[in-house]
Amino acid sequence: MLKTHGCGDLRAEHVGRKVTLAGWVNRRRDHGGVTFLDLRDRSGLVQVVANSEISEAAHLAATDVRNEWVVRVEGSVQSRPEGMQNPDLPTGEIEVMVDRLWVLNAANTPPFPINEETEVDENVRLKYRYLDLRREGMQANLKLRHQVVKYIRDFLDERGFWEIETPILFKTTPEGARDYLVPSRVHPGEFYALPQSPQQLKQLLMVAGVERYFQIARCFRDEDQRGDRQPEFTQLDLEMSFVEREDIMALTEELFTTMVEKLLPHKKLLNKPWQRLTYQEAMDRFGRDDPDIRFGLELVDVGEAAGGSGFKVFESVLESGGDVRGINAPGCGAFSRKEIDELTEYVKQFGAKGLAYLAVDESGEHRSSFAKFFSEEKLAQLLEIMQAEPGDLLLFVADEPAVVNESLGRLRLHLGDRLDLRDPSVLAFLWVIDFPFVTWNKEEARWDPSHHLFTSPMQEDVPLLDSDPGKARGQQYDMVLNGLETGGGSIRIHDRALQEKVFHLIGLEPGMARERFGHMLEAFEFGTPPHGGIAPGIDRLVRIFADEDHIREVIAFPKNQAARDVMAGAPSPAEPRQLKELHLKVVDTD
RNA sequence: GGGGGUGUAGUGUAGCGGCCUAACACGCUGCCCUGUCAAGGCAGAGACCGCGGGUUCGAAUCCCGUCAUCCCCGCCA
Repeated sequence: MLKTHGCGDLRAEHVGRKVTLAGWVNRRRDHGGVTFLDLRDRSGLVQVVANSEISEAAHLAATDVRNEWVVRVEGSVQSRPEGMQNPDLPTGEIEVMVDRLWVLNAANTPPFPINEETEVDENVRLKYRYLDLRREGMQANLKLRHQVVKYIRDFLDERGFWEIETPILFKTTPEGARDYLVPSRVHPGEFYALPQSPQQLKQLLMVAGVERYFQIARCFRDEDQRGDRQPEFTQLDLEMSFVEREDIMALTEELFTTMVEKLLPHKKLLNKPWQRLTYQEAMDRFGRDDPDIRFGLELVDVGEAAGGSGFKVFESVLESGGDVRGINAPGCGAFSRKEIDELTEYVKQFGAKGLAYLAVDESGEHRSSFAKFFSEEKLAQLLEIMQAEPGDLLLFVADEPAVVNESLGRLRLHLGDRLDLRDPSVLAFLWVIDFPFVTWNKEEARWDPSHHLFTSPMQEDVPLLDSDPGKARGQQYDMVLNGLETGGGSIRIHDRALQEKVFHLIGLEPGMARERFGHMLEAFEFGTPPHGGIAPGIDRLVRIFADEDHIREVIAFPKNQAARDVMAGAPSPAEPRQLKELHLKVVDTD
């Protein structure tokens, strides 16, 4: 090794030791006869002193180096002179007096500062990702991600899981997200697809008698990007045989609870065991199936007060089967008309036709867009239901239930951000269960699976598949953290007849079902154990653990919003020779 | 596929019709300095204001187009 110690590992106990260090020059402070270098490696920083009275050669060399040069130094650890300690630095009690200094590699001036955490244009960061990753914050993210994955591997290994790799080149499944296709050279006109998840393969591993499988699995989806979406992402994919819903939930809960306690002691777990909500409860109280339960502002049904209130907008919505619900934003009663208008514009994005408001001022007087239509009695009832106090702002949406949920659910999060109620030091894990098995797709006029094709309905709801599919519940469970879906799983179907019934229900023709999923149906007839699993998203979890806004910050080499790798320049046109070999022709379509 | 925001030295920003021959901070270069740690002092270099077109006596500034990028919606079984 070219070094004996990590820069950041040196302490008072090393005083008197001869050490060799190697790393990057974080900063140089040249005082003439003495030059200080902050030498940085993965372990941290240490001050290196080149004194012309000790070694003229080392001092000259130290004066020449610049930020980000790679250097190696040999010297002795010594206590810093009295009063010269730096309490802000873990190595601040000591310094290394240099005898010799070698420049291992010079460096250009970096395009952005490596030694401080300044905001830098994302495009520039991604182009020089190898420099971006040198920065302290990104190093911490990479390390945390490693620790999370390592914890998962150890935890599951102790419980008898086998880590098994499944293919990256697999078969296209035209349902769901768009596939990345890979042309076959050997088979003209045929394509592999990159897996959107190893779902089918892990189920087949259960048929194979593996019983407990996991994989840190790369998944691919050719959809547009978001802060929490990348074209390729990583899931902890796991599957178990002979289990029921509770078994998977208990295992997952123990894994992440103990992980957080060990790796993130500075974070508070909101609840232990995790809170559970049924899908219906989540929708009723939060308007979404991935609620952030770190704060209140829950949705309240005010149909009782709105019916017969005299306010036509509310009444007509109720008459046509819609909902009138509201949020009480405590302490926002002083919001200006302009601020309320902004909130109105916000909910309109999500289909709401308007936002009715009632602001109660500190003396109990109110101003409102609708109260003048209300009878005194009905208004009192409304305030009662909303538990309105002086200083509160009540906001209402009246519409069909889906629109009310979407707009108020979003408004709740918006207010949570605005009022600073989403405490980043708190981790609020949550299970959402009892999802509807299928949901009605209006455009296509058919039932869509609400999770995936292989999810089992609740045993007692199987008869409903024939009589009233919309009422059947699935054996699905979603893991939610701080308002973000971080994992979904289910108990699977392990019976061919039931699987075919489900294919039929969602309108998949038997011929098509056989062509796409024949291998699954056939496998189910060879002694398939009851099984189930879950797939928590590693990127999303680590992102939240690291207090980052984008999963890009916890992925070493992510794509940008346009799904490009701006460092290497991918995707890029193929050579004509390659296209020919792959039997492909690029056609202009526009 | 749709909507919105942003493009000004290496980085972060200011300037938003004439005072711009484009400012500030950090960084960079040179010189000085033996106790700094965001070192300090002095001097200096560095920008066709994303690109193309238009309006105007005059455009970094207004308009149109285009490209890039970020965010949101759709999409994401």
